[in-house]
Amino acid sequence: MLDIQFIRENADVIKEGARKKHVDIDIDKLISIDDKRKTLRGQMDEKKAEQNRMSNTIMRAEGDERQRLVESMRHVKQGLSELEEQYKAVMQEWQLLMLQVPNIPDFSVPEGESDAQNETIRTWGENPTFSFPAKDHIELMTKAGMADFERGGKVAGFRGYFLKGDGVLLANAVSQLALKHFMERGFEPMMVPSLVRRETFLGTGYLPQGEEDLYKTQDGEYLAGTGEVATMGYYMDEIVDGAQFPMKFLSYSPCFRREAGSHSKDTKGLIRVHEFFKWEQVVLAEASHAGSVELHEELTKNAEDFLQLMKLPYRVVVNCGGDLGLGQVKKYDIEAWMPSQDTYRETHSSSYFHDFQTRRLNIRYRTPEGKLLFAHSLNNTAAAMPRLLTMLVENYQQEDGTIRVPEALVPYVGKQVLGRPA
RNA sequence: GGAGGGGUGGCAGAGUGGUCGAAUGCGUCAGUCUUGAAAACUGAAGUCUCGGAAACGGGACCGUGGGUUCGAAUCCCACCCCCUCCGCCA
Repeated sequence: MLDIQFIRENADVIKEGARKKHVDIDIDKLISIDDKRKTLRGQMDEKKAEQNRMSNTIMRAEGDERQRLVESMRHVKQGLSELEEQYKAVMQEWQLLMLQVPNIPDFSVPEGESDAQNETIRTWGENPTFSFPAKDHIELMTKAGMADFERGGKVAGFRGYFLKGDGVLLANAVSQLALKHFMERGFEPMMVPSLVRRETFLGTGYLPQGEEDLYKTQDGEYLAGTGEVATMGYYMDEIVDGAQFPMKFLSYSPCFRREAGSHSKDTKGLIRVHEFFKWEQVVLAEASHAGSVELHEELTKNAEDFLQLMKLPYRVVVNCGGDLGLGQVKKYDIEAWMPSQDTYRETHSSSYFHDFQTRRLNIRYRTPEGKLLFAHSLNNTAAAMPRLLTMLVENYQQEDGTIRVPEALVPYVGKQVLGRPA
C-alpha cells in the first residue's frame, strides 16, 4: 500500500508506474473518492466537536435546561449518523482501491508485458556438454531411487512426489549448506509457520489478489506459499528497534502453492509442485532507497554465491514491469541451467518493496531524531527444494546414470556419487 | 471439547457511565549536582488525522466490529487473541 498523500501529490508517477506494470487501476477515481472521504471526515469532525461541546454542557445543566439540551442533541446526532453511513460506504470503496494501487517500479526496470521481456544482465559458469544422451531429472532421479513420481501421484494427486534415498540426502545437504552459507552472512535462522492468518497475507500483498493461488483451511487460515509471509508478520503492528537494521532472517518453511494459473506448465517432475521446502532471505531495513538498492544487490549476490558454491551455471535477469508483483519495486530472477530443457529455470527471486509491505503490516521504527517511519523490506530465495535438486542432478549426471556430488555438498551428503550404475 | 480469568501508553499496572488521552511505577530524553559516571532532585515526552507558515486548535484511538446512552476504556452483543484448570491427543 502506498501513502494516499503521496498518491495525491504524485498521481502522474503512479499512473506511469501502473502502466509499466500493466496494472489496470483508475487513479483519478481513487482521488475523487478520497476527496469525498476528506469532505465527509471534515463534516463529521465538526459535528463531533459540537456534540462534545454540548454533552459537556449537559453534564453541568440541571432540570428543564438539561431536558431541553438533551432534546436538541438528538438532532445533532441524527445528522451525524447520516454522515457516518455515507463515510462507511466511501471508505469501503476507498480501501478496495487502495489495496490495488501498485508500488512504483524503479527507473531501471525494463518495459515489457511478461517474463519473455525480462533482460539477462549476467551469466555465470559454463553449461555442461555431455558426450552421451543426457537424461532429464525425472528419469535420473527415478532410476537412482531418489524420487518416486508414480506413487507420488497415487498418494498425493497431481504434482505429487516422494523424495527418497539419495534424493533425501541431497535435499538435506543443500539445506545444510544453505544454513551455513547464509548464517555466515549475518542471517538469523528461523522456522516459521506456514499456516497463517489472512491479515498477514494482506500485509505482504499476496491478498486480496492472490486468493486463487492459496490453499485455505476450513478454519479460515491460509497455507503460505513462502516463508516470507510469516516472517514479515513477525513484527506486524510493532515498533522495532532501528538500531538493529538491517535485520536479516533466514526462514525455513514448507510452502504450498495451488498453481491455479499454471495447469499446463511443468506438469511432470519437480520443477513445479504443490508443496515444497524453502529457505528464504527476508530483510527489514531503514527507509532509504539507496539502502534498499544496496541490500537488494547483496541478497542477489548471496544467492549467486550459493549457486557458485555448488558450481551451477546460472544467469541473472532483471524482470520487466509486467512481470513484477504489485508491491515490488524491482526484481531479479536467478535462473540455473537446466540441460534437459536447454534453458535456464528460476531458482531464486530477489526483490525489494520500499515500505509497501510494512505500511500494510504497520511495522515502524524510530529514527534517531525521534520520527516514526515505516521500515523497508526485501526478500530473496535462499534455497528451494526440491527444485534446486533438478538442476543439480541434471548438470552433474554421468553416462551411467549416477550423479556426481558437487564438492561443496560432499561433506553433507557423505559421499561423492549418488545412485547406482545402471 | 468443557469451565473460568483476561486484553489499557515502550513495559508493568490502576481505572466499572461525565474535564480520562487516561493515576502510579519502571524505562526513555533534557537539566541541576559531579573531574566523569552513578545516585538524588527538577522537568519533558503517546500515535494517527484535519486546518494552519507557525503558535495553536478540531477529531479519532484503551484487542476488533457493532449496539445502548445526551455522554462509553467503563454497560450489552459478536468475533479475534492470550492465560489457568479439566479432558483428549502427540
